[in-house]
Amino acid sequence: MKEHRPERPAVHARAKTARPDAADGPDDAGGGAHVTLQDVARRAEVSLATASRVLNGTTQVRPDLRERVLAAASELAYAPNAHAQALARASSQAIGLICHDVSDPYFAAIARGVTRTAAEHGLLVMLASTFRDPTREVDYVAMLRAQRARAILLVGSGFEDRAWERSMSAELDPYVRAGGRVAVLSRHRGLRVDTVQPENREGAAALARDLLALGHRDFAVLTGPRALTTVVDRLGGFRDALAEAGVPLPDDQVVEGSFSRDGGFAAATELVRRGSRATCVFALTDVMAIGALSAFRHHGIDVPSQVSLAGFDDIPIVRDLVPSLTTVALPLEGMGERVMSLALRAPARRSRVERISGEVVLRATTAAPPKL
Amino acid sequence: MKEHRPERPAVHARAKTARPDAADGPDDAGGGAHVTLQDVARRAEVSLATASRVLNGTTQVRPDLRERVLAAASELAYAPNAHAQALARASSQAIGLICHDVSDPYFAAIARGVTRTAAEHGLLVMLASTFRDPTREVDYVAMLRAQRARAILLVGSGFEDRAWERSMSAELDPYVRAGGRVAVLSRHRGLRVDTVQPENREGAAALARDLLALGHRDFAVLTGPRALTTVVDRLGGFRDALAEAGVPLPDDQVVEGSFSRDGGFAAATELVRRGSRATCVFALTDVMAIGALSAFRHHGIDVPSQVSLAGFDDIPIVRDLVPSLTTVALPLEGMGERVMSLALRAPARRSRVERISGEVVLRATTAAPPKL
DNA sequence: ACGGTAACAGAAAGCGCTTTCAGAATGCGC
DNA sequence: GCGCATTCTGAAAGCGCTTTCTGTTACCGT
Repeated sequence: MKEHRPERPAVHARAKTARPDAADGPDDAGGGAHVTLQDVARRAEVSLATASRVLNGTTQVRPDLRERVLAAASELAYAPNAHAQALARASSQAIGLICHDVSDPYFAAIARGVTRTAAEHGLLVMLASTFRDPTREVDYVAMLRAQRARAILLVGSGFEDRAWERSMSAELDPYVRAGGRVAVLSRHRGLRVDTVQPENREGAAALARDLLALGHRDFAVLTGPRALTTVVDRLGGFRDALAEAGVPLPDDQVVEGSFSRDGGFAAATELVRRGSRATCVFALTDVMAIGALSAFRHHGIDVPSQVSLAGFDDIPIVRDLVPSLTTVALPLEGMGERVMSLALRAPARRSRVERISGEVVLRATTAAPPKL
Repeated sequence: MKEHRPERPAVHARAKTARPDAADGPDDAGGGAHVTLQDVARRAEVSLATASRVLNGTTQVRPDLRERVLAAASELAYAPNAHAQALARASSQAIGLICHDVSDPYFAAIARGVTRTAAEHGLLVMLASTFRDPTREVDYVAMLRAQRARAILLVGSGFEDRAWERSMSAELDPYVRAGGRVAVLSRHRGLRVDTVQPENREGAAALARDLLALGHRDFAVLTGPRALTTVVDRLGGFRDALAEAGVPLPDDQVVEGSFSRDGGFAAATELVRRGSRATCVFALTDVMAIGALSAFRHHGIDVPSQVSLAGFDDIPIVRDLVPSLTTVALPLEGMGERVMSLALRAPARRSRVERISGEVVLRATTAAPPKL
């Protein structure tokens, strides 16, 4: 007992001419196949080549034929097969973006810059989150290579690990050799590719100096995994600046956690447990700082009157925290644009490095140390 | 002179030499081309078909040939051309995710669920941010259709707009007819597709009841664009629940802004400017609530002692705010998983709807209204 | 030892598109 | 009115892969 529709809903319809083509083809079972250029050409009664030319505007085509092709295409709701195009043209419309976790505000902001810029160039972004698993990162590069992505963007800290570098290079090198473009954000040892590099050392050092200027002499640091270049750089810059002022950073005041809100919470809690006498805590990322802030509150420790807290990155939310977070500001979205642009630019003989400087923003989580 | 291979030069060689091949291939000019299956087959001295079979494990292949193919592939750092595969197999490895803005924590959390689930199925996610431009949304569907994405996920509120529905359907219908899978998150009028639908009405109503129970009688709402189904539902649910209790929601207590932190800030500021005497403000999304919280603080209005504030969504950050935000919790990441899974499931005759209920979480931004 | 069958390798036909390469039609000058 | 340059159009050759289909080879029972 099916519906007995008297007048068919004129598929796409300009006219009742409906679809002489689709109709006469008994194989149009609505089951599966996509409309092909062949179908369009047939319906417009022109050759495949002509149809292609019209749709791509490659060459002038006689106006009436042109019209017919356009009409046919729209009536059939034709959508070109990007795979066939990519194959024939030997180039695709997509780029790949690999980051640790899109839902982390740091990467989210960068991804925004990347996708916006990509969209401006008519490119589609294939997004991959590694969830901080180095193996997955390599796997994704392989997948993106298979997809013949125009460019592969590696966003996020690299690993200080020879084995990782090797397997990564094993994927990246053939890709680059075949004409693929690669750009990374953050320092990656051993990868000879274009890089957008935040000045982590300098930023952390500048922060240290400002914190010293506030009068602090007892510091603690909440770090991420030591294998990350970002950790090495930020921690190193901070420590060196302290050392320059003759202020030590004892090892037991450096607590390692994961680069996450919970990691920050845990690390700060550990610090409290150890009975640290630090008057100022530097969390290597804002996300960790958020966790730390929560942990301190949890333990009834007031920020900044009892302890000062600083982060790094200036993710959007931190200015709205109470108290608002002191941090080193990085133009995250802009960095996303830069890395995308870098990848799109003509390949250079030598790999380029674009340095992005951070700016210390003193907000409400830092103050002079409490008087003894 | 077939099998006359006295002793092949150990193609397979474990040799120390880094790239015995790249060196000997005189055509390997580093210029451009990718290694093809043809190259692999040639090097392994087998047919194209055999090479394909080995690499796909389609059929048993004599062990020695198998070995040779594998060795050749790895030596040449072969990466299959996904476009060619997609063309030949008539199916691709990618799905498309369209949302308003990846960097919005709401979408970021959902995207996380989607990408994680997709990864489990070996799928790549093509991400598109529309930046809230309905036109772009349609364009992206067209692009993803061209990419022959296995599924297209529309995440985010639909528009209550006939014209939009029509052009969207014009893209979606042929896609579905050709076998594409579509799933949406949030209510989309006029789109006959599988849906994951948060119970916005019910959630907002439940929130209203809890707020009434706290003693509030004067409410204000910070909304997003009225054309969004989410706005219609949340506002409607809230207003209805209020009406049921005999409490009115005057039109001048409903301020429209954009669904963003700044939109919330502006709307709240406007509310203050109007001299609203509301004791409780409902921001339709947490992101807006964050802006509102900031605006209130900015105007020296204490939350919750002077005014209570509630949001919706329970994005991860809001529990860490001070005061922590009362909201209606939605399992965001889970919703991402669900919508991905839904799209992967076999197509149904009728479009399915999965309802996700929200749960009111009373935190620190709400309290009894101030005594007069 | 022989026919019959199973197991496997290779040739070739596409998948849907772009893009030479010729050929057909048009315009022009003389 | 004829020849030639000038547009355009259509046939066909790929792009790199999968997958019949066909052909070998090897192995089984008797």
